[in-house]
Amino acid sequence: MMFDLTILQKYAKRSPSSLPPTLLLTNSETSLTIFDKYPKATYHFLVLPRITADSGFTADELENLQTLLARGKKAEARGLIEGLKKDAQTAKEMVEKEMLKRHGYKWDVWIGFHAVPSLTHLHLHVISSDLCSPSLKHKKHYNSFHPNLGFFLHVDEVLAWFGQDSASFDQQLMSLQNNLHEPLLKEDLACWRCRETFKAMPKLKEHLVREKGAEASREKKSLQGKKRKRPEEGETGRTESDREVPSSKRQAVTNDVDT
DNA sequence: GTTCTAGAAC
DNA sequence: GTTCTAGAAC
Repeated sequence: MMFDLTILQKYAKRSPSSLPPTLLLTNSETSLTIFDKYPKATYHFLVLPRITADSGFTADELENLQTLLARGKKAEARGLIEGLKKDAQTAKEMVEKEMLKRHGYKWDVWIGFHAVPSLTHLHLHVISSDLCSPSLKHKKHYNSFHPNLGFFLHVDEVLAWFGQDSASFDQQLMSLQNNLHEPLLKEDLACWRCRETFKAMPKLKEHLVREKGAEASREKKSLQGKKRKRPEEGETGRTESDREVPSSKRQAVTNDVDT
């Protein structure tokens, strides 16, 4: 290979048991799930395909989505992505357990690829939908995970490409090649939930914290309603509003690598 | 991907 | 004067 291996490629070549537990969340025969070094939400992991003698793909083919799909191994590529999805779902379940334990409720966790990744070696993001994190600093960070903008490609969206005719498949592949996705990172800042727009990142970040808090109290209220099992009480059965988890306590999980 | 920082925006 | 972004360097 022409260039030095990136950190992700180095990890993908190592045996999972040799990786520090502060880096590795979990692994399967074919993948590693690691903590993102610069998490862009309360929970943010990367699922990497391992590079092994019998993984069926070379490191070059596993550089990114484009190189994986462009080598004429369509069925194998589909199988590999399905495997990553399965392992991402395992990670998602672990995140949901942690959410219940630490926050008392669970919220959405997204699974997807960046259309134009900046680090070499294919990686599937598993990220909680709050998008509240000190490492989320710039417009491009936020827009790269906005679930409806088009830069973040949900894994099921990518898998659906395989069900289309080959002309459409090739067109999806071309769109990755032509960097059509890069201008999306410069789009105006808009809340993915309510679509309100913001002039600057600090304002959007404040808004995202408020949205997260609002979701937390809705969810906890609904859970308490279920516990009481007295639905006939309806709106009169008020509980005091839940307090939001302070941002200082959110970063309890250790992180190591990033995209 | 991050850090640094000049100068734009407020 | 301070906040914030965006481009260069890494």
